[in-house]
Amino acid sequence: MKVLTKNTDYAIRALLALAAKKGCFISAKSIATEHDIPYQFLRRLLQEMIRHNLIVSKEGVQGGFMMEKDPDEITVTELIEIFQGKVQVSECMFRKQICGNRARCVLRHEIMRIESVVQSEFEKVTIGKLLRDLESANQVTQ
Amino acid sequence: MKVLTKNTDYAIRALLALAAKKGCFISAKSIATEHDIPYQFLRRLLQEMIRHNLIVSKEGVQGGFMMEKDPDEITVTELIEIFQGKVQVSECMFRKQICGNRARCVLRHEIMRIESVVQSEFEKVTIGKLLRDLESANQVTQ
DNA sequence: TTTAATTGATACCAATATAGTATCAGTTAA
DNA sequence: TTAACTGATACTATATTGGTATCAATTAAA
Repeated sequence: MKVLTKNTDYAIRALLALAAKKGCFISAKSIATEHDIPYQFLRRLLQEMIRHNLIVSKEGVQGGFMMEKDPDEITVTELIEIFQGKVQVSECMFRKQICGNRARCVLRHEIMRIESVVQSEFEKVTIGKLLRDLESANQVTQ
Repeated sequence: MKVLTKNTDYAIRALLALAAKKGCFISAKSIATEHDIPYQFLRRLLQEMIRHNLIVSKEGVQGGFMMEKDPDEITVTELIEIFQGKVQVSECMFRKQICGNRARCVLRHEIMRIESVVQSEFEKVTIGKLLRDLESANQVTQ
């Protein structure tokens, strides 16, 4: 069971790259080569993030992408929702057979609890936090 | 993002059915019809659970499946691992580009933390617990 | 002893999700 | 004018998920 797909994985890395050079336009090409992300794949992810107002773009020569939203406001939960859909433990929990016949579904109760735990854990992790951790790790090892 | 697939979902329901009638052999057919699980699909899941020593079977007329392992010892984590593979937040975290070049990967650190949180949450939920919750819920509403 | 109800094993299929590629038009700095 | 860019979108390959079908072997019961 894989929690993060490549979509989300690549998006996180691209955002870290942009957040590290805040205020600058960085081309998809340079992000792709530097972070080993398939170019065309990355471009789709970037466009998706534009639509969600996480980043902005500039066309033409010297164009590229730039951070728009505050990195501390971008959570992994948000990225998962964009690229993998809202976190839901099981869709079955809302089907008639289990929940419709009873006032309360016991599974549903557990599931909702876990769902909120998972979401809140991922919400603690923001691009801003990851970037700071990354930078301090680099200071130590480089 | 769906945490539990149908595999795991159906398996949980089937185990609840068996745990509720501990010591009896229940046919796949009756479980399938009573819990609205596709028959042949269910049979595959049951066979998989036999291989993992969660249940046992008896062939022939009056045959069926019976609980083997203590329901309190069967966690949702275990079922997820059987039917969806071990919980891992992202396979990318172990690739060279991010982790190989540095002594420690910052993403990996966060990822491992969340991974353990998710796993421990699912470990709290056992078939035994779900069954007791289910039975007490039934007493109230039926 | 025959039969019908059952599991064991396995092959197959369809739909969806995931991962990645390709193309072409439009924009813009140099 | 041109080359470096993004915007938009279509396409392909592979894996995963969900489900079906088939046939052999077993066994309780008529």
